[in-house]
Amino acid sequence: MSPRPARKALNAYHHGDLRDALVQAALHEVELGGPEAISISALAKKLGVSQPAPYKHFADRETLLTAVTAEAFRQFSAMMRAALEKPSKQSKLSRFAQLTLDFGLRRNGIYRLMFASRTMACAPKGSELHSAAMETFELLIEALEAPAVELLRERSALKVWASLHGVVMLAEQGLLTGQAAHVSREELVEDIVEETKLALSVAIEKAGKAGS
Amino acid sequence: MSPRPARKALNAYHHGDLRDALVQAALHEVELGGPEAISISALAKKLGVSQPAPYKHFADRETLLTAVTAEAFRQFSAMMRAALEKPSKQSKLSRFAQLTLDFGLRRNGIYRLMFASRTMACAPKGSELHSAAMETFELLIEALEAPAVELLRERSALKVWASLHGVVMLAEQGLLTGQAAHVSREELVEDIVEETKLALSVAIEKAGKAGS
DNA sequence: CCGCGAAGTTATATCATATTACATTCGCGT
DNA sequence: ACGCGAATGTAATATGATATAACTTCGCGG
Repeated sequence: MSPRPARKALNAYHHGDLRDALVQAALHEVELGGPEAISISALAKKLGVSQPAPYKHFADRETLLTAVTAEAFRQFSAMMRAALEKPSKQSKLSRFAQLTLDFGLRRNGIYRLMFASRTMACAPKGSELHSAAMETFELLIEALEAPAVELLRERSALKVWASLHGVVMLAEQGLLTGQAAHVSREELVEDIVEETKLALSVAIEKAGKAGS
Repeated sequence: MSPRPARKALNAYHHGDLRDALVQAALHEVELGGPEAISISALAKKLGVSQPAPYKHFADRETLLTAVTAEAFRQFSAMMRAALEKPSKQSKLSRFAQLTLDFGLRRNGIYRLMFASRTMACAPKGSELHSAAMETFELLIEALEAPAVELLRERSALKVWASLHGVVMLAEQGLLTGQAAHVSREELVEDIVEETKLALSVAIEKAGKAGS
């Protein structure tokens, strides 16, 4: 019943579940101030433990960041999966895209941790983080709802992901509000979705002709 | 003839052109280690001045970062403008796209400073940085080589910029080397270019019909 | 019940940012 | 040519973060 003592509550000396508490608290900080806002010592203070305590669970700041990023990907995936499951008149791809944009702007700190920090680039292939990111990518491929021409789907998925990422970044940096203020973020995203669907169907048709 | 004493060389006490030297040195650091690698004190040491000296020219680290980013945009623009001027069998848009990809990967630290850091988001509209970024954007619009349907060009330019940005980020984070290793970065970029040209011409045609 | 290992603590080294007070030099006006 | 103010640099210092070392507490297996 207590909040989150995954193991035992133990006593006053031993926190009991510091590792997980650190990740959750860090996630909260990131949401407000972005990746740079994470401070080991600040987290320790907030959780009521001594400053070096976190180092028993994470070798350094980078390692903590990596764990937090992985958790962020898992939460994102879960949110997206839930949203895509329930029926809607919009296509899955469209919903994926709009939800990503929404997440990227509303929870921009976390989004930047996931997609715009150096964390991912350092994650080895089999790592917790890399796997979590791959699972999210699988969700996007699924959302394409295209016939199983594997290579084409991946290619399209990559383009969508890239485009969405770009829109979020530009929007957040205020670069969509120049002379192009007329163009709303949502319109831009829907444009991308439509272009993708078109290009994908054309490519599939072409591949079908060549293959027959 | 001397390297870069924009003003006078002065004497040993006064550096003579510390502000510019700081920006250049910082640019060099960023190129290797990204935005986080910039350290005021390290720069001061490298330039042979006392640690607080830089604060005479930049209020804080952020302000320095902003100036460095603006300089990076100017250098990028100059490079791109030069490349687009000389004739080529490839379209301007294609060259713009491939050059951006190349720049984004080769000089990734600087690229991240320009497009993936919080710096831009804090730049006011009339600022040195904002203007430099706008000029770069103008270059892209120019590279589209489309008839003057202003709104459509901007919309297309935004999509291209966003997509390119996404590809660079994904490539740099090693997310293009998963199961999708078959898809080369250059192919992906060329795809984006072609899709953009197609969508733009279709949109222009439609607009033309509606307008007549 | 004892001792080992996991998880915390205190103390400390190192380093970066930023501010304050002081020193030097430039260059401009008279 | 000179002297004064503004610009630019230095030294000293406060603050706060990362990280390590050496010690303490506590649960648990033999």
